Amino acid sequence: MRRAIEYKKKARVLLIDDNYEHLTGIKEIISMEGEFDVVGTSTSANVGISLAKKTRPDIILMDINMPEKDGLQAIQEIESLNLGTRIICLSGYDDADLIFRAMKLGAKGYVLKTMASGQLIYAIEEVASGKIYLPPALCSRFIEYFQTSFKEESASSSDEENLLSYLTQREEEVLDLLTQGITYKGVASKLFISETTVKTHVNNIFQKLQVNDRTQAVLYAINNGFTNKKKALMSKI
Amino acid sequence: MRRAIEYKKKARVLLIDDNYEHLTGIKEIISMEGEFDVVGTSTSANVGISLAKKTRPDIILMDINMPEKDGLQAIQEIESLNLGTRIICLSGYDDADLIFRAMKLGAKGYVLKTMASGQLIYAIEEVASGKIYLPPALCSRFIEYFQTSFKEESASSSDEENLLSYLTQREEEVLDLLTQGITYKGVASKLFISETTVKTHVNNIFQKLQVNDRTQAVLYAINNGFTNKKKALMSKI
DNA sequence: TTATTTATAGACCAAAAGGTCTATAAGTGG
DNA sequence: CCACTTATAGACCTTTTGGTCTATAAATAA
Repeated sequence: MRRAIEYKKKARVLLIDDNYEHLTGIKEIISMEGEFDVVGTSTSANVGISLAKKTRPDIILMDINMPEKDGLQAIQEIESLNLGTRIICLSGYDDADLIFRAMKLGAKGYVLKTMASGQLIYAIEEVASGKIYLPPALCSRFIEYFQTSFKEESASSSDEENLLSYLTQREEEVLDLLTQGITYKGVASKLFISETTVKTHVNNIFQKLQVNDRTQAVLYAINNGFTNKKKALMSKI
Repeated sequence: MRRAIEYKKKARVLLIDDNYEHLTGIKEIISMEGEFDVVGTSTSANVGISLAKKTRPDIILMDINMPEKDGLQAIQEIESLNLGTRIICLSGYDDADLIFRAMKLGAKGYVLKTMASGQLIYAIEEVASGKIYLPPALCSRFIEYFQTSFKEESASSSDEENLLSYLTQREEEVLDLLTQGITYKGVASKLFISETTVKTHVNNIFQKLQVNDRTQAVLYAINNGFTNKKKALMSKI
């Protein structure tokens, strides 16, 4: 588990925690372990971000419960800088929502402050070596949260009373063109039919979808899983 | 169906694996452990699903690399039945995409076939007790996949050349109402301004977003992160 | 102060959208 | 064969949209 190879580069670590006691405590723990190099400490998120830009550390240990600026925001800012820095969250809470948001923003680890110091060291080692570290209990929380989010979403978008299923193929083709913001004239020429026919189809679509105009039809289509890039990304089976 | 008259209820397990050798092997491992009750086995996904309906097991161990019917589909079907059964995937591959899709469909665990039998027992125990079990290495894979999916999505939707940022507050309010499929008249009465004013705003919006009509404006708004339920769900910071 | 932006609004007009009714040809299922 | 659905399309009409031009008051920036 622990690498004893001395010639290996020490991982450069930056600490950000508004609680000074805690900050120095962690610094000591990490420094004692000869493996890491603490290149900076900060009790403020903003100063921490500046330090990150200057020192470009390998790892940031970031407290995410800070007043002034939210730790999550700090993660977002640092991630958007693309410094190649890997962020580990330090938190007092194992709240699923917090964990989810932190990981979504690109955190590479999440450890609780109540954790034994040996585990913290292990987490840093893991993350420094390119892995992601989430303690099993938190991983479980994270995935539960992830699953319920998706269950809600698919439930709301299926509802099994999807009016889109009543459309004929031709109507679907027309709707598809409508969702691209094309006029009747345009649809007519694309489908090689007359403008009147398009209007007839559109009227039928409106009735089937129970809407009054194209904007509402397009909205219904998008919200109910009618070909949509974003959905495809996250929902391939 | 025999009832085990024991102090602690044994977890009832159903096994689905198209490889018969493997199936019997697992059955033996599980049965030896006095803790579980194998209530059925199947080498076919479809039969397995029927068995699940009949026996309503606590746990299903499901091979997800089966010919005939995909294990993922089977998971989806069983989950949609809401039997209260918790599914653990058995797979020969630690492919991130597979893991992600399985968990997204509601699997409660994912273990590799190469795993030591003791670990399999542990996984079943964990899942049976209501937790989610993903071995650390797979959890890491899962989260990496999750993060890259979201990075792509936010990258494509920000691009930092977001025309929406040029809109004034008032124009945003108007656009917001447009994205609900409301007419000029409706917008006017909601904002307590004249219809003409609405039209002026809308024209400005079109120019700023470089579109020609409301449908295209609405599409632009949705595809570029303008208040949208689905996004909100998955992207609160 | 002057220029610019923002929100407001009127007038006029053309194009597009939407509603309703009718009608025909092809295909499907009893 | 008859009823039904689907795709096609014309006629007529109203409402909504969108385009352009002008204009005023308030706030803001140069």
